Amino acid sequence: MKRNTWQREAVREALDGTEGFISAQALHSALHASGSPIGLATVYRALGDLASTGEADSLQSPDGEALYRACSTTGHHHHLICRNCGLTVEISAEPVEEWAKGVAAEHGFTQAAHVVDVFGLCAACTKLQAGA
Amino acid sequence: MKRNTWQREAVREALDGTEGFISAQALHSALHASGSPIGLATVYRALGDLASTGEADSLQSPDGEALYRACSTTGHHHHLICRNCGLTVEISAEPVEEWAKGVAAEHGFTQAAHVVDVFGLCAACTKLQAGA
DNA sequence: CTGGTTTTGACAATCATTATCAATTAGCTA
DNA sequence: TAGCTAATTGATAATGATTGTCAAAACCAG
Repeated sequence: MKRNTWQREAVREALDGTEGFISAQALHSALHASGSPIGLATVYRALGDLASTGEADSLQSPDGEALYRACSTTGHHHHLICRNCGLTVEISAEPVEEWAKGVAAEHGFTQAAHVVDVFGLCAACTKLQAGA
Repeated sequence: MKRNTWQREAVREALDGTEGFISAQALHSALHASGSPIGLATVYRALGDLASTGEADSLQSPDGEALYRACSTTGHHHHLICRNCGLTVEISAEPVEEWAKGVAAEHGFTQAAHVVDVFGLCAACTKLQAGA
């Protein structure tokens, strides 16, 4: 059976109150800083649960950390990243979601996850490079 | 000054000869398996260099490993990868190509490249897991 | 060939994450 | 409300990928 613990609630609320993505470590630090004695392992478990039930999204930062964010109703999206200055723009990718699901099913794959990121030069860096 | 060493060449060739993405660890194993006494740290350094000079692309797998692939301008396609047995299926992604181009343009990005790969469990592994 | 640097590679260190496992606790039931 | 039972917690150890260290080896110019 699945139980409701204050720890899980704390993690959920901390996520809700966070703008954008946050790492498990950072979330744990934030909780500690605000006086919660919650354990690190528990934060990881709670985040994992939230992610697996679809209440949170997760992605991998370029440094290899797992980042999480509260899942708004429309949730899942991807990123457009400037390869020069690192600027990141969030983009929705509904056509891709469906495509990924369809392709996976077509080949008998289940539990499909996908990695979709677009790299390019942002407007500012394009200008800079044109000048240089 | 930048020197040419057989180790760096070995890494570059191993990458070129690899279909799709491969982890640094796997590449090192492959090199060892084919008789090369190259060190692990050197493989990491070489991959990092290749990635920073644009000769290779890198991405984070869902498991948090860094994956690399030779940056081939020819024969663009994507992959459907079984996260259990490693089976890889090549897939075409025309809808995604257009989508990526459109999204990049929409945000003022130029020189858009994209990383699109789908991870899942292939039919065989799905069966195995269901049984276990 | 020789000198001055860069690069290598074995190994230690680091960092995020996961597993372990005894102690605690939520939620049901009477 | 008290008690029972299984899920959950959390301190810590373990894991696994990646990076730092530094003496020895290799590269390249002269």
